[in-house]
Amino acid sequence: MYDNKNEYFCFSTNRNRLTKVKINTMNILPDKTVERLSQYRRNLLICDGKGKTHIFSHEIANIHHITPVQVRRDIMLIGYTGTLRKGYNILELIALIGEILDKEDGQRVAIVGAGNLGRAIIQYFHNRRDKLSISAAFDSSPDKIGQEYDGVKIYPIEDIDKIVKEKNITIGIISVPVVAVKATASALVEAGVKGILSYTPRPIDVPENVYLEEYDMITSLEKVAYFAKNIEKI
Amino acid sequence: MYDNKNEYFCFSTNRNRLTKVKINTMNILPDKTVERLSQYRRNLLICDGKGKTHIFSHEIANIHHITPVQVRRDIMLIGYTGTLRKGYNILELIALIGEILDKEDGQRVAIVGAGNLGRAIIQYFHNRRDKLSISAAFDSSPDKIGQEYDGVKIYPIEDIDKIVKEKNITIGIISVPVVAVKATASALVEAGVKGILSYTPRPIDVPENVYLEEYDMITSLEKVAYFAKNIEKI
DNA sequence: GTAAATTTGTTATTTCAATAACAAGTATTA
DNA sequence: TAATACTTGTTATTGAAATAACAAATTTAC
Ligand SMILES: NC(=O)c1ccc[n+]([C@@H]2O[C@H](COP(=O)([O-])OP(=O)(O)OC[C@H]3O[C@@H](n4cnc5c(N)ncnc54)[C@H](O)[C@@H]3O)[C@@H](O)[C@H]2O)c1
Ligand SMILES: NC(=O)c1ccc[n+]([C@@H]2O[C@H](COP(=O)([O-])OP(=O)(O)OC[C@H]3O[C@@H](n4cnc5c(N)ncnc54)[C@H](O)[C@@H]3O)[C@@H](O)[C@H]2O)c1
Repeated sequence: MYDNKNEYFCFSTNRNRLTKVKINTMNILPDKTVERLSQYRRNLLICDGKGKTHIFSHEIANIHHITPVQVRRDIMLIGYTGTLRKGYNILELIALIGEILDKEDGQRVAIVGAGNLGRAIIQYFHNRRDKLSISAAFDSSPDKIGQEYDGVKIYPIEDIDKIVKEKNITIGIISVPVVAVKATASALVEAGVKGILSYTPRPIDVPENVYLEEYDMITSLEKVAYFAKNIEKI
Repeated sequence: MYDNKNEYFCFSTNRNRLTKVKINTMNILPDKTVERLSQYRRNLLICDGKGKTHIFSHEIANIHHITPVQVRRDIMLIGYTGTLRKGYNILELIALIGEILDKEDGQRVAIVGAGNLGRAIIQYFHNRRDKLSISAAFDSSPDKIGQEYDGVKIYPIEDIDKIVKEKNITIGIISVPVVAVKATASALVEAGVKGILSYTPRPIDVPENVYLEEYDMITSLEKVAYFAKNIEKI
């Protein structure tokens, strides 16, 4: 599926002249395509649940408020082809997106900070994805250590290195108070995770071989506020 | 500040020939610039708290892992100018970002669904921004109605129209179970909000005059998982 | 059986965002 | 005082993402 297409052409404007350039895609998908694939799968699973077997690009597009071309392009990038006038086979597409997003043996996630946000997240992820599950939580508060939420055990923060290695955890979610963010990130990196998702408002430094995603709800809300107040100009 | 600069040039390639085009920026800032301005302010407030009075573009850049040019360009877009070799006056910059992101009389926010996530959010936003505060929560559960979290009162969902209008609420955050998402979005739109931020995984439809932002934590984590497993290819 | 209507897959173009390049001004150093 | 290093503001260029355009294939309608 993945290897019938390992080169792709695009144009670059070089000294004002258009030049055809051969680039290698199949290595890595565009950022935005990855996000959309996750969203497609989420809703394809619902369609499948309703007994639907095939779906058109414009149906997927409508669900996500994007254009059918966008959908077809994303699907092209992962090397899947639908059937003319029948659309895409939903189960096949779900399976292929799975091959791309998931690792064969899954990836395990640790969450550091089992406070209000941490516990809400543990509950939300509970049993949602086979191949991506929270396998441990860490906290510094004696009240929390040893407890279990939705099957996720809370370990003392001191054991992070040991447990992460033991359980082969590759991803960390950070939801500790801002003062503890820096130490938490270092501990996760030390322990060998390859990806970090931080929900704290404090910027983090990681080495090049760790993928970092930072999300702050206040920034998101301020953005909504800005565009809401200027809505007539959009 | 805002009006000494109401036009801007850029090039467009029209039939393979570069054409100089005059576009109007000051109307609306780029999406990504708005996000960064929120982040700049967040950390400028911290710098100010430490007694720092001026800051260089490369210092801001380091905090946020971006380039100094990016910072200067963003600041240029909002029409602020720093002092050569002294950098930007932190308080002035904070004030100007405030003028842009905030509305003069502030904007009020409602949150619908006071469950695990909803309550965590209420707590997180508590007293963080003068000009953007959660002024009401709505829920359908009799257990929750009438309670108060961090000064935010929980109203019955039936009163949403009345309260939103009464309190002049312009933004809604959705954190209800997926089955209730559609009805919640409609109710918010009906009541007249101009912006919606949804934390549910269910896609929403809104009319053109409402700004919508959807964020799903699972998509975010799946993206981290994808790039973490392919980290050596980035 | 032919024409019209769909729908995919792919290339071409446009739009949006980030980076590079550099002129101009200011402080510092020799 | 002249040269150097620094830092801003802005334009030019490059790069990434989205959209448009369209050929090819298949079904439906007549
Ligand atoms: N509550 C929200 O909805 C929300 C939203 C966005 C961001 N955040 C951010 O997420 C973080 C957590 O928020 P919260 O509301 O859950 O706070 P919280 O205080 O409820 O939870 C923080 C948890 O981290 C634990 N902790 C403290 N220091 C630690 C350390 N060094 N190692 C391990 N665990 C430690 C605490 O014991 C506590 O259980 C904060 O940085 C906050 O800014 C929260
Ligand atoms: N928990 C998380 O961290 C998390 C993360 C991401 C997304 N989400 C999503 O956010 C939503 C809420 O998650 P949660 O964990 O807080 O769930 P929850 O069940 O704890 O809370 C949902 C709340 O909504 C209320 N509610 C139900 N129907 C309602 C209606 N029609 N009108 C108003 N209120 C209503 C319930 O009474 C409850 O208080 C879900 O869609 C979930 O998928 C949750």
